[in-house]
Amino acid sequence: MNLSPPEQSMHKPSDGNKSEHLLPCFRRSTYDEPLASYHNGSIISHLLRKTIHNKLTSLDSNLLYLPSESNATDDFAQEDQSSSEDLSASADVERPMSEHLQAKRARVENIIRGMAGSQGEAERDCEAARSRRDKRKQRLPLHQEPDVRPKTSKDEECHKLKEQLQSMQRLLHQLQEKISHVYDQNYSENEERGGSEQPSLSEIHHQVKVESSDRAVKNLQETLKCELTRTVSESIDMVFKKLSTTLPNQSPQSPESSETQKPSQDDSPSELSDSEEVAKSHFESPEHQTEALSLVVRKPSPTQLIPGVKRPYPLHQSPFQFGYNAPLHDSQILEHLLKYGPHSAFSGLPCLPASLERSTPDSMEHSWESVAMRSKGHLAQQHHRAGPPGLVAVDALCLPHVKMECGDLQSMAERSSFMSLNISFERCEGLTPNHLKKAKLMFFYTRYPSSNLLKNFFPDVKFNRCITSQLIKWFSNFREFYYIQMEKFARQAIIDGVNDVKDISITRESELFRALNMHYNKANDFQVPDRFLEVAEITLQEFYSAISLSKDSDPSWKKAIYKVICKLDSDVPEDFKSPSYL
DNA sequence: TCGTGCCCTG
DNA sequence: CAGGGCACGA
Repeated sequence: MNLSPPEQSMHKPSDGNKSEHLLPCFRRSTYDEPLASYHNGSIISHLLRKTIHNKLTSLDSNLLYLPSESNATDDFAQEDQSSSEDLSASADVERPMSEHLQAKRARVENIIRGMAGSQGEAERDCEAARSRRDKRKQRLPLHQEPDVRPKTSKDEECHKLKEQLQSMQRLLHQLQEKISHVYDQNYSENEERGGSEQPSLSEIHHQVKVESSDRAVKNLQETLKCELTRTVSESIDMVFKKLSTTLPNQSPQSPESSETQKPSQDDSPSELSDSEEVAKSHFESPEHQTEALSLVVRKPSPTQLIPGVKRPYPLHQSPFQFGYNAPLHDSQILEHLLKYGPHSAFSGLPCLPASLERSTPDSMEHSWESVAMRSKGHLAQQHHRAGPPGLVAVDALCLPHVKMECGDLQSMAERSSFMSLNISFERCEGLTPNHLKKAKLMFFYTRYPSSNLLKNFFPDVKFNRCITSQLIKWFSNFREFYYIQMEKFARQAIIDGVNDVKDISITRESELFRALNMHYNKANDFQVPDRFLEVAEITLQEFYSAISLSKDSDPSWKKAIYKVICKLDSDVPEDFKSPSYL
């Protein structure tokens, strides 16, 4: 289940390794401990411990607070109301701090917004920022309200969460039992039916029947397994999200929050430029993304795309991050999940931009996605109040990225909360860098995978036409690179004076192999099958003879080779189905 | 007509 | 790697 290579580390010096370029949401960063070594339960408690520990250590007393359960509301109108009440109820000591934070936050947001929008809008943005700031004065205290309870309540909170986790595990166990029960029932039914078969029926028919019901049972198993996994991961995400909203320091303000402890905090331009640096480092640092990933990660389906709006940055949605600013009670969540499944859960909540909420024939699919979009949309509303409505949702999708990229200034606690959100085992609706990596490794076995094979080997991907063609396109690109290299090295062999096709061979030490390995297996953590060497050798020989015999004057000479190559596909190992492979 | 794959370009 | 254009086969 560990989706990221364990060797990755946030503080590892850049060595040109591909993993360094992975999107932040795929870096386990400081938490790159071998999660796989934990059992299900212990992963959770481990992460929980870690999250809590980091939150407590990195954020000191003056910013610590714990909103009581009663303050948590899932209605934004109520949120405004309650938070203004909280504000009025606040101790005076808290006021200057809040205002200071708000001012700083407004400045940073203004900068980021200014970068996202056009320069000419700067003045209007200032105006908007001012008005936003005023509005925010009523909204933000939700996360900054003074701690009316003693500090030990944190422990209670954590304890509560742990208990909730345990209860979830219990429920999970019950579910598992039910599933196995269903399976047993099905099985015995099949047995019975098989036993009561009239002897007059042919043996073949009987077998066919049993086999088909076996398939049905297997399908059922698969479906149940999928749902189970999804439900569990969602529950975990939910709990972690709750934890992160329960504990202090929310999203963009946290860098400043920790900064407020520094002695000199004024409105000096230098500070402003610092913030700018932070934002810039996010937008400009190319080392964080060297590959074109705009489609690697999920983008809104065509019906959801806002025309004319160009994404300023790739979306990072896989795995989806939960952002329920409106915490539901966990038992409610579980009940809901168990009752209706994740797809129906929380759909139809307000606050989703109209363009995203438009129902489509497959709205069941989108409702789940919409939840993720919605949560991000909510984030966006804090940052893009003055922006055009369409831009809100789109820009919002970048925010988690901004958060991660500002890592240097961020508290460990925040990162840990985000890390927890990135743990997701659900069947995702887009292709991730991991899928790309997997596809590349699969290329060592198959150069021309059928869409069925792809569906088979990407069980965690929700296939639609777009995804399928994207995967096909990937392999098309892989082939392209492959053939370009082949042609290049074949010509080189001719130049080098190779006279016989039989003199052409490929070993793991060959330049050609290195080039291919670098492309498909950059991390070099995969043992390339020998069969691939053979195939590559055959390909190179084909190119060599075609070129040396001047067959390449025939425009279709490549296609002739391609026909040969496509017959050299071998079976992809079963391991590729499992995400833990990568 | 549609799906697929190659080619070219950015 | 993605997008668009094009050709080809079913």
